[in-house]
Amino acid sequence: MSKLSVLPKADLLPILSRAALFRDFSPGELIEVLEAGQPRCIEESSFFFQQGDPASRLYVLTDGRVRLSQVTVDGQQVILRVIVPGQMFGAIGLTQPEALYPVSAEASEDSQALAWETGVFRRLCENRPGVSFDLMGMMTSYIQEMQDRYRELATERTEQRVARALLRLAAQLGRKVEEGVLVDMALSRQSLAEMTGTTLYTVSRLFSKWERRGVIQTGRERVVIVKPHDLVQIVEGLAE
Amino acid sequence: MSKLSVLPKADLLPILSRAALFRDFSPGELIEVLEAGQPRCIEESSFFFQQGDPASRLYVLTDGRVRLSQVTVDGQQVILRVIVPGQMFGAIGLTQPEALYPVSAEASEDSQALAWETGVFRRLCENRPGVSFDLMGMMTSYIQEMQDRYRELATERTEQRVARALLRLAAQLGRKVEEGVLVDMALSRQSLAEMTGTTLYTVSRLFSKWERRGVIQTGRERVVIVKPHDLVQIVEGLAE
DNA sequence: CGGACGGTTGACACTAGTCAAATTGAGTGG
DNA sequence: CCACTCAATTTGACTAGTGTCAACCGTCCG
Repeated sequence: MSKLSVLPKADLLPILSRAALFRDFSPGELIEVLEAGQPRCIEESSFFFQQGDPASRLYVLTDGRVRLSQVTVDGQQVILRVIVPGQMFGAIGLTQPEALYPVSAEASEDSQALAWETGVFRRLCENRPGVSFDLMGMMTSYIQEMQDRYRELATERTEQRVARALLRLAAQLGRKVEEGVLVDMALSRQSLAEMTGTTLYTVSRLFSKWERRGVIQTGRERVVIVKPHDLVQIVEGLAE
Repeated sequence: MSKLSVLPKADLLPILSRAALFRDFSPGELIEVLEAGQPRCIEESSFFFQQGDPASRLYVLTDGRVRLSQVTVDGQQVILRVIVPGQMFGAIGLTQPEALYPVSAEASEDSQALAWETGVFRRLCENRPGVSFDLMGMMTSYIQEMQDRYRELATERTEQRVARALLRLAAQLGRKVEEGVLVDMALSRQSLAEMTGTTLYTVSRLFSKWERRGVIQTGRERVVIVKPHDLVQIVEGLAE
């Protein structure tokens, strides 16, 4: 089912213009940026880059879904972030040219991105002082999110964290369907466990419980949130 | 014991010049920056700002120790970071002028800082394109640290996380003493628990065990690391 | 058709949290 | 200087919440 037909550059323009980073670029500048980038196509479960590779490029996803994850020394995965089209990732080399990627970027379905050599991108930014400010703003937001999630991981029960993860995913890539809101990506129990610091068994048990109550509907790598409000209650610890 | 005598501005210069942010400022520029800032003195267990305050200033600590922490809805504290002299904190308002501080900054001993109105600081930076780049670099490093710590919290046992926290603190504010390396701040079991997502009871039990083995020496709000290598082994899960 | 993979469920173990009670130690004021 | 107070700490007893492991099922896909 490999739908790996490369998108023509013309189709990338509207995606780039949706990216927060380029919001105050003129159409002409956007085209300049676009031309400086290299399109990359990656099929499901391949990598744009892996933890430990030299951080020579930065990416903006144009199609698909990408998981940013770390592996521990004993092989456990931890998913730090899910990237959707329009979002940047792998920007570490921008400020630290000698760095290695501290995470892996794995396509969870066939995906496409634009890639820029960090040096090239740095030069593109230098002419536009607003861009580094926008970049800082994006980093600041991400820092806040990580701090919130750190606090949650440090203080909340597994059930609350999994419920939260579902709500976050729904906000980021929810799609309205008849039964409720579908989390629009392949999402196994294992993946969700790796996002929340638990095991696939615990996620499976929680899903069973919630499904019995009609809060969600699940299938193979598929979750539909039927009653978001009930998930919010679980997050707030008011469950049962 | 309040040693809250305000440091003269002259004494602040070498501290500022140590700050990573100002590393390529000329002495003249440093003085300009210094003059634009307001000195702030805070006594132990008071706050430079609290979670929820308008993020109108950013700070560089010039003396003392500051804990950045969040509280959960049910009142639990989570310590995200310890600030030592030369480090910046509270910079969120720089890119998001309308934001509220997402953390509280509490002095864990009598402390002093320089504060700048975010607008003033922004103007100082605009003349120096390198500064926003350095800021981005600092943010990138912090993001990496948070990601690492998130992974640790998600995958490691309490014992490993506490050992890691001690090693991190030793790296940041260790001071050589006869018995080993002293963590140079008031550090209660409770604080360490709030840094590692556990309880003061568990930290106390770990300390007892480690002290019996001669790995550390502890006192009231005081920890000396006697055998750092043993802590490293605990972190790596090779203990017992 | 068969294998691989995702998922479910039960039995069990164990880490680490909770609560209670006692102890230590530092700082304070008479 | 000593008694007093309060916070920090220690330790034991108990247990809830989750992880671990094993067995099994269903389904997708080659």
